[in-house]
Parts: sequence; structure tokens; C-alpha cells
Amino acid sequence: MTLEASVSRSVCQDDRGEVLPALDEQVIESSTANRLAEVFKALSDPNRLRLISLLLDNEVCVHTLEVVLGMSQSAISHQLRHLRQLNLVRFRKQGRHVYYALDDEHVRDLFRQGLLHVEHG
Amino acid sequence: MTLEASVSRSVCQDDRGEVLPALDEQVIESSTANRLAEVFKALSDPNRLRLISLLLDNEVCVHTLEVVLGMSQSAISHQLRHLRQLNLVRFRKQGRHVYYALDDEHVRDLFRQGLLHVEHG
DNA sequence: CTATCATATGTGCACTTATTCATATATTAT
DNA sequence: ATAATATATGAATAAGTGCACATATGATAG
Repeated sequence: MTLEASVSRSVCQDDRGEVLPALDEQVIESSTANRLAEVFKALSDPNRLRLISLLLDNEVCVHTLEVVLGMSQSAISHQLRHLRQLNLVRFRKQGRHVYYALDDEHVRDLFRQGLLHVEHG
Repeated sequence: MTLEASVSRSVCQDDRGEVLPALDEQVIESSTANRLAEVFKALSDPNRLRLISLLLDNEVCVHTLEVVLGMSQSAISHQLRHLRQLNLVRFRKQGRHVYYALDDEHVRDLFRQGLLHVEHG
């Protein structure tokens, strides 16, 4: 059930000069919007979310991700590169394996909160 | 600062038969991943984030969004249609104006949490 | 009625993204 | 050495996204 009454103001350009300055204060800055969008974009693909769900508490090697997720090795590796470039995962080489783990608490928190909301309905 | 020590297991396919079933339990389901991705995708564009930041606590008409955000009327309207289709905004027609407001607490929460993280560093 | 204002929508285009395919690199085994 | 395994990467492709432009709808003012 959606809460009403969360809107404090009703704003239209007819009221220009009064409320527009207030709105200008409320828009987030473009640089902030860009960084925020980058984070959310990392979480905006189903396969990447499934991958992240595996890395939340585990350190997992690439081939295992491939098997569990049912994706091609190349697809996994490309996604990991993407996450690496955003500094969202860390990795550790051991022998011929590479273990990946999630390395960003923001993303971990957002993932979990989003999951809670989506799961319960 | 990123916390270490959040990884409880190290998983590789060499251990197949032991840990793979456990990992299978941990992957989120595809249907969940899809719905989750849809929510995050709504938050994955800078202009849409700036728009949402205005609708967080206010009901704002389209032309005002256009002015404050410095975007074309068409772009605004298309973004609003997108958000409408995801049931993220509600709207109210009054005369020739249409007032939009955010209508999804999940998104509101995720936006605020993401903003907190991104703003402080 | 006509004109104007506010918003919506269809179309096309530039750009991005996720994937596959082929290939490269690096490690271990024989 | 060669072969096999594990991972990475570049190129090509297909699908998706955001926006501009033109146009349509609907409401009000004259």
C-alpha cells in the first residue's frame, strides 16, 4: 500500500519567482546525479544482479560463476571487467583461478535494500 | 573506507558437489533479478535522477520540470511516461496542467540511501 | 468558433550495452 | 617442450535507451 501525504508542496510555473528558487535548491547537482547514476546502473541488469548476489558474501572464481549462472565464460568475464572498472569488485589470483568478491559497501547495502522491497512485495 | 573480512566463503569449481548447491541457493531467482533490475534501471540515468529529486517531496507540473531541469518538454514527457509505466509516479490533472509526484517508497528509499553514500564520499 | 497553452506521442537517430565468437595470455600438467 | 585449463580481451552484432523533431490531443481564453 502506498502512503499518501508525502507531498509537501505543489509546484507550477504559474507561481514563478516564489517556489522556483526553492526547487532549484532541491535538484541534485549534475555531478552528484552522474555518480549516483553510475552506481545504480551497475545494479540495473538482471544477470549482473545475479552475479552480485553470489559475490555478496562469497569469494567465487570465474568458472564457478559461469556454471552457477549458466552464462558463457566470456559474458561473465566481460561483466566482471565492468564491475572492476567501477571498483565494485576486488579479485585475487591463485594459481590459474581468479577469485572475485564484492568490494563496495554502498552497492551491497543498496542491493540488500532493493531486494527486501522487491521480495516482500 | 571499505570493510574487509566480509567474505565468509571461498568458492571454486574444484570443490564441486560441496559448495555449488549452497551457491545455487544463494543466487537470486531470475524473476527477482528482473524486477530488481527494473527498479534500479529507473534510477540509472542522471537526468531521471534529477527529475526524481524534484518529485521526492513535491508535486510538480511538467513545464516547471522543464524549466528547472533545463530539458526539452519532449524529453521530460518521455521520461515521465517511462516512470508512469513503471508505476513510479502518480499524476493529477488540473486544468491544463498535470502535476506529477513520486509514488513508490522503494525508489524513494533507494534514492535517499544512494544519495547519502555518494554525497559523503 | 479560433487561438493559444500544456502535455502527450510517434518516429527516427545517435549512442550505449550485453552478448557471442574468435583469439590471446597465463598457469599447471605431462 | 606440448597440451590442457582458466581467464581476459577485441571485434562484431543485436537490442535497448535518451533525445530531438514533428505532430496530436485536450483544456482554456478571447
